[in-house]
Amino acid sequence: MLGCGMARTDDRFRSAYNRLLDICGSMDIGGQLPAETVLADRMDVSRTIVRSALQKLDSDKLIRWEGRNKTLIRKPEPEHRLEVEEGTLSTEELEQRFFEWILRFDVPAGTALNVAQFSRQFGVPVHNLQEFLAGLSRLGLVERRPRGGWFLLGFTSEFAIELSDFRMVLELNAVRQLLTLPPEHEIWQKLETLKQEHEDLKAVLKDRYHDFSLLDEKFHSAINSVVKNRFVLEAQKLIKLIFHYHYMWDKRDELERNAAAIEEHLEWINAILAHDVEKSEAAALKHLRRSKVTLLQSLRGHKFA
Amino acid sequence: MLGCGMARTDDRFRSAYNRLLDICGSMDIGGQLPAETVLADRMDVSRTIVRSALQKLDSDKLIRWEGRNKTLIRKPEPEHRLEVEEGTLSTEELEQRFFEWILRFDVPAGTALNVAQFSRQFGVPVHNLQEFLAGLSRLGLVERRPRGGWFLLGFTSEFAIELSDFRMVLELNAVRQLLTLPPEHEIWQKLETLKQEHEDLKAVLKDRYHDFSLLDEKFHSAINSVVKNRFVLEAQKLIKLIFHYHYMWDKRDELERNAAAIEEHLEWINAILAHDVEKSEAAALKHLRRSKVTLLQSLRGHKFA
DNA sequence: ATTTTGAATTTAATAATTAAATACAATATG
DNA sequence: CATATTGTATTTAATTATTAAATTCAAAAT
Repeated sequence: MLGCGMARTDDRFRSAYNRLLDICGSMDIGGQLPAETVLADRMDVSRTIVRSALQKLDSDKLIRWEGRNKTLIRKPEPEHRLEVEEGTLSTEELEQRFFEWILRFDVPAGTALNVAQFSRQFGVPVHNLQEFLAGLSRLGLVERRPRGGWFLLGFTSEFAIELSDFRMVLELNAVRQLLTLPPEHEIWQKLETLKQEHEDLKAVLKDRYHDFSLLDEKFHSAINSVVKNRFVLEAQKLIKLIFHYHYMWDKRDELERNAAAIEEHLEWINAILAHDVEKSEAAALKHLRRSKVTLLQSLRGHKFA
Repeated sequence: MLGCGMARTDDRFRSAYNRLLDICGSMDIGGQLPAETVLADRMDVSRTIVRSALQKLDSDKLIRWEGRNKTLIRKPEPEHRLEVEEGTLSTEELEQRFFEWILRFDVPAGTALNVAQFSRQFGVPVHNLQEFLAGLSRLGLVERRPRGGWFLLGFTSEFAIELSDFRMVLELNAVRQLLTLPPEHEIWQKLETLKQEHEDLKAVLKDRYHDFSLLDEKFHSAINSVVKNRFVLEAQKLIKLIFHYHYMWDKRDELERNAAAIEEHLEWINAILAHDVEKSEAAALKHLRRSKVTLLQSLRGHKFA
């Protein structure tokens, strides 16, 4: 253990060792530690780790370990604790950092992605990045080059158009399903609340137009929540991501855009609450079409900024 | 080069070397090989590889290499050629093998997937498998375990139901789009041909009912082909895969099932050709709903076989 | 008979290594 | 001298080797 080039972090060992110190701390000198299996169970690690930790406790003269006797001979002090590395970025965080990078620097489609550089920049093992990019390739955002490496595909106008069209298909389907739901379904109450929230924000929009982004997400999530389907959900995660990030970086005409969107949302909500299928679909289409145009404009804006 | 533990195959070098032998073969003794850059360009490899290959030609006494003089001193013989390893499985082949394995052995949801074992079984580097599984995780078919490893999620009844529902959303959308297309669009001719093919097969179904599988795929592909959208296409790839494999392994009542399907297809095609929106959607729904039931039955059949 | 331990094996993550690509300076050629 | 070509060094990416950790199984102790 602790060779010069450690092929794998011993993080799990270190945190287990510290937890074992805690256990020792709550015991009296001369007391016996429980069996290896019991410790392994209690700390949710393998016996291998328990045994390594016990070995270290023994060689550090905190316990005397002979066969199945593990006698505490000294109370652990704070300096006995091992430093535990802070965890690496989660997939969600990595996703955030990646999209932020793309949009902040207007990375154009076709750009080669340097895994080693990302690894340094984000402090993420190359391995995790490969995995992350492989996932994105299924979504058509990146592609593998014939001989190693990756390159960015997405964020062209075509991508935005197709994503928006896909969004339309999914949300119109959600609207159709929604309108067949019985009056006792929670969605109706949700929509009443959302209507009120839209009207409240509309009244103070000039001062608080930044707040619309959150409300927008809440509204679309509510509409989509009636469809219980893992494929739809997965697709919506991507849609939310792209639209969210683009709005975050495109601040032109934000007040006007949000004012128009609120009106469209209200028209849509009212049509649904009136159980008017035709009007609901029309209102949905109107809003989604304008959303598509906005996304396209934000892309062009970025490109020629 | 050629150390005992080669960290990477020198496949590229070997095939480049062989191509260089071909070039030498078409030259006369005493002739000069072109510049390194020219060779690199012509063989589509880096100069590094060209230089390694030249070095080997020199040490094998086929050329004399001094500075920029590369003189052919002996014609290459067949025994000079290097053996080139056959390439590894492509992503598509890997996908096929993976799904075949799942369905052939009825691998239940929740099963832990052993990357090392797949690597041996399929003859694919672990690396590629990780990448492949990372892609599937975006589709919700597998999931990463908290501490390393993967496990299978899909192929439960819920999965089949949600996939079928998703399919309905996409194909109904395709039908709606199809019906707005102008008469000169190629789809109308395609549908006429498909109608004839269905009727031809129907006439000889008792003897050739196995052929329906192909026709089924052709028909659904045609319908979906009118939607030009990368997200829809990606989703359809998965749908096709799952339905295809299930039909391949479920042979019960194949004749009856296919007979019914042909009738449903014909009803659907006729409704579309008559430009009847209502009837087209109804026929599509009827067929897709029965397809869903069949998929669910085939799952149960597998489970209790 | 059951629990616990010791040792060996297997699995999975990652550091080290190698093939290949690229960049750049040095040299030769017209 | 300008251009083309080569030699060397660096960077990148794929794969092996190594290590941490989990698991397995038989032996020993209670």
